[in-house]
Amino acid sequence: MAIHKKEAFSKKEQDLAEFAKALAHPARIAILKVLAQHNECICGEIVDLLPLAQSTVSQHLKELKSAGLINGVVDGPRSCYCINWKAFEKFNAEFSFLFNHLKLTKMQSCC
Amino acid sequence: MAIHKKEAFSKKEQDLAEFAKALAHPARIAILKVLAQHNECICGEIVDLLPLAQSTVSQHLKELKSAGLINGVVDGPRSCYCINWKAFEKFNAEFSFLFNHLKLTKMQSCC
DNA sequence: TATATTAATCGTATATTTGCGATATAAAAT
DNA sequence: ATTTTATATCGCAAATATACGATTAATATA
Repeated sequence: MAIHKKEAFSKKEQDLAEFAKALAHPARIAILKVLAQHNECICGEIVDLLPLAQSTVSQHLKELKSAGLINGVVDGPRSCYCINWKAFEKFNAEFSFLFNHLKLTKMQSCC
Repeated sequence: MAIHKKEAFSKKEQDLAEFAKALAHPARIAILKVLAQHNECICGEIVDLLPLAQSTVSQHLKELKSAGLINGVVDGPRSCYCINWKAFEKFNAEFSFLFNHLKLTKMQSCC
């Protein structure tokens, strides 16, 4: 019954959905903003800026990382994160492509 | 304990996350594709094109609609759906804005 | 009016996500 | 060597999401 059927869709659809899922939480959007503003890589500073516990932030960072949107390197006793621009750009392009593809088909809508 | 803290973030962050969440499933990406290809509005035709039960598709349509990405009107005994281009465009712009805002801050990354 | 047809909703089972405290790990400082 | 500092991971509780069959609702059509 409740088997998830993601495998039944195309790779592109799955990839796009996974990318969207990584962005599908305000905390993760906020983390990306922080990483961009402080253009040097940031670690637990994020914890101070977000209204979440350290373990929760760490978990969100892990999700962003496993989705490929950020990179993280160990820097002594701390971890340094930054945005993976290439992946971000790639997904942005893919998203724009989908959007434009849809858009060019027809602007007319019946409802 | 497990109270979701979405309210603790800004409206823009919440809106973007909600938009992303609507796209965060391959079935919903696929539905948008179908709605774009058949530029006339489509109802249960989607069910025939997706590997999902009618009730499941209906649920995904409801989510896309409540996120504002599609419109739906009752047309006799059937429902006609189409993409809400305005909302889509607005979210695309907001997403691009975030992306560009981030991008312009600095291309350099330390990791 | 009875009966298809179409789609939404309900109920339910299961899976996943979110969040936090507690604990573990690992490097730096004392 | 011990302690501090910074971060990841574990374990758990609660909330959400996913999926489907069954039912309901609403409109056509016979």
